[in-house]
Amino acid sequence: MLPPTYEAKKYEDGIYKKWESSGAFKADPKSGKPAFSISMPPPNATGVLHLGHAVMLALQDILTRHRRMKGYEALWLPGTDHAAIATQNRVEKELAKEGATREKLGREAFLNRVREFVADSQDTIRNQIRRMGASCDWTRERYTLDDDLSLAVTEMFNRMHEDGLIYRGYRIVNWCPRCKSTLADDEVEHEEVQGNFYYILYPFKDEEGGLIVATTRPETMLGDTAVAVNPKDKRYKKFIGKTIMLPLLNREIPVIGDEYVDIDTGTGALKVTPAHDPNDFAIGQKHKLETIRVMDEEAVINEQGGPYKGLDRFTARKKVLEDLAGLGLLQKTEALFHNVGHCYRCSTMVEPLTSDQWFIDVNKKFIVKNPKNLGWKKKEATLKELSIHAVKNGNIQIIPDQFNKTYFHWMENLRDWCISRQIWWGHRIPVWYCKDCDEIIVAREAPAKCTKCGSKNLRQDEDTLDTWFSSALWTFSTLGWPKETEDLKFFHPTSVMETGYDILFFWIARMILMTTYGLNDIPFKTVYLHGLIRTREGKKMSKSDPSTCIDPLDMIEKYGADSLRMSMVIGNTPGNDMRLYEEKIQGYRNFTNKLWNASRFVLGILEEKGVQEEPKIGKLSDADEWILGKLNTVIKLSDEGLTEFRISEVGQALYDFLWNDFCDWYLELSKGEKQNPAVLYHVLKAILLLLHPFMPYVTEGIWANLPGQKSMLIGHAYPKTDGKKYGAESIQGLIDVVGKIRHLRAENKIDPAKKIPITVYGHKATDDLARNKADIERLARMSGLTLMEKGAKVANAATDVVNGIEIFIPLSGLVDLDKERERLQKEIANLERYIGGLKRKLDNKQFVANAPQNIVAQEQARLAEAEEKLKKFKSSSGS
RNA sequence: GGGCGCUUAGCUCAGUUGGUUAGAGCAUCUGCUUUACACGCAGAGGGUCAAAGGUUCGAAUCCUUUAGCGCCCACCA
Repeated sequence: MLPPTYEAKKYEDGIYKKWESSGAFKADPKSGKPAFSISMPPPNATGVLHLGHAVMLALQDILTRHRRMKGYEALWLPGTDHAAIATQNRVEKELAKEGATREKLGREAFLNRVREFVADSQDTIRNQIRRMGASCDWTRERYTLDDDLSLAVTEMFNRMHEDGLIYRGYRIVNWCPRCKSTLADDEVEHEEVQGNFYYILYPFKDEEGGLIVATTRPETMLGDTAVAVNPKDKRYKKFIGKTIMLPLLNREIPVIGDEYVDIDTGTGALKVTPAHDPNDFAIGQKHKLETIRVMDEEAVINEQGGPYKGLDRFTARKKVLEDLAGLGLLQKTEALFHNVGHCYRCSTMVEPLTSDQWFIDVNKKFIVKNPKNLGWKKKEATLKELSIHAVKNGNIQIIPDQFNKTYFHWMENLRDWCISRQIWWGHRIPVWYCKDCDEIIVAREAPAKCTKCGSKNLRQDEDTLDTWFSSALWTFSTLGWPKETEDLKFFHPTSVMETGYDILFFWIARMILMTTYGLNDIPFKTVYLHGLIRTREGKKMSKSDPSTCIDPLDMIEKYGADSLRMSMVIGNTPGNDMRLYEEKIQGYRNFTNKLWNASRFVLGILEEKGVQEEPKIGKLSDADEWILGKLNTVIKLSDEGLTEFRISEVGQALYDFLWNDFCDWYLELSKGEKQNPAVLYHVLKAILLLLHPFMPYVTEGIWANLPGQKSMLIGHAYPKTDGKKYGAESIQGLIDVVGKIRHLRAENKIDPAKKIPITVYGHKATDDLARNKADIERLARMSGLTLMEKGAKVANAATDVVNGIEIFIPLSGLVDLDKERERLQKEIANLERYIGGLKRKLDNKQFVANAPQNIVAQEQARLAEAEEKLKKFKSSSGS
């Protein structure tokens, strides 16, 4: 016999081991079943599982288990991501504690150190994913730095280069001086900071006066190569072509005219620093200005900065301002709130600067080899066009659909993607330079000699690729691409991509871009974006502030994985954030225990009756019909709901069915004489199957005790409705009557232990009630139920009416009759108000004329019922 | 500066295409050793669905405006 309280801890690990060793998670492309596949968003190989992972694991496991039970060959492919900058930062921090740096260690030693660290944390993550109950196929686990996946990266780089989509350019990029690397546009986080607007006088060289420019970053003036004004600006037009003497460095720079300059912003005169501002860079290109970079990779002023050399950018700013003030050139300083870019990995202020980098051209046409897959009608396309087309055309469905707009907006405004990073941890860029003739060689393998001059004096590019380059290939690189593997053919495109909406751009968009290009196909059919888990106060859970964080492993330890899963999944609708706190998890722990005990009760009956295997269902009682009908409804809702990704709704429906229908009524009714072990078995079995995707552990644990079930639950088919119609009225009537009696007892404070007689009148409904008389008496704790079609009103009784049935509880000696009369008057007033409303509605000719017939009939029926009820109340109250 | 979302009971949230007197869980209150479960059982109180206007026979639901909160995007110095 099962113990009275379910202790998740005692069962979970053992159950997971059985699943895994039985091969239940393994997917076979040759099974002959239809394919269903999910690529697990690979957690960073940097540490521990957090709630963000936990929620995605729960949702994906629900979908995977449901489809597996539905007869799909379900593959859920797990893996980890090397997470270039994030991982490198972690290890660098560790090194810093030891007083070391990566430079001191050297490239190879440093990479070994990172590999050690990654191996450790990968192990941790694997076990944590298992503890969540994730039914993923571990035999196919992948890592972005696996040989096969690196091969895919190199192949893709080469193909894109051959198509002219990857190019090297001297451009202005986002630079993180702490990471000493470039960042992609969306890796820059804009944050409003308080800064200052400095107005500086730039004197003319050959005459009196000058132009006043305004800037927030005065230190960049060291790299100024022009001052620009709008040619339409009447104030300044005449100065175009004149020469300015750049203060501090006394360098001559021209005044130029450019439409870009906004007459009304600042002073209307713009200092132009092509090397340190993207707009200025564009102006510089247009006017063929010199580009003078004044900072090095750590944002320290270099030799171009003359006397400021060696100062970091903020110290330099102070010094520059002091010197300008000393010269009387600093005209005024104005406080200004403005947005400044910060590194998304380390929050350091980003410095725009020029440098040689590799880019993906998103606007260049290439030939689409296999346009049919995507329904693309032209021969050529740009990356941008194809990515937009894949979603616009309906090939990819995004849930919730309001994110379509966000996606399109982002894609339409996408600029070339800078993919080279000046860090060591990651995929080394497959490019070699000839030291003798400067030839650039892009290749799949290290070339032996220069393709142009034959020199063997080559060096590989020092840089690595943006981590999102390799993750963008994830759905197909993990299945073997570029090889035409069985897995790739069968499982790609994947069925669902399930993830938080926070990585829509970083990842989802880039997967679409790479897949539509590389495979001329979509990476997934449906994108399901779940809401982010927040704290009780609605704040983001932050790793830097552990007090706001709920650790999923703690919760699993305390309440079990099933409870945690339910708490994250119910109430979590796509795109909407959800708050989570411990009491919620506790609530689902209680639910888990409820299931456990309901099962314990049923199993006890089965044992008592000597049930050895699943019994055949024979004759049905009213209660049996009622619960089987409810079961059909909940099966239909669950199956359709999970197919249509309404996961929260299904979880809620199952919760209600188990607790309210099955436990509160059917099991209570089963305590009477009409107990039916076959139906108890059948419904419990269905409940376990239906709840299994949500709560895999406890359902599997109970299943093992179900007599006659020899194989594990995980491999069983999802329940189907039986197509039969069942009668529900008599039990519904019973529920209503019992409810009313309980209510009357409580209202009148009748001692719960006291068994009292009750009289019920009511048309043919009494036949149904008579069949279940004993049950009503037991459930409502009565000594005798008198059922009559009609009769004289019972004096001195508490009374109520439901479904045309009148209920009388004789009160003499039990309670205060005045109080009961008062209650009744309140009921009558309430009812009269209700009837008034219905009458007004039905008297309204517009309503009768315009509303659909069934609605009008419905309102009429309601009115009739209410009036009948009122009549009975009035006669009982003696008025 | 653009775009999106949210506002329903004390708290956290459901509410499908407009159609019962708007629901659940938690919390609160009143009771209960009722032979699975106190991680339980029975009952109760609690909401003019953010505000105003509109469409409609009928609005929490559709439209407009307003307010508050939150998020995303953006190279105005």
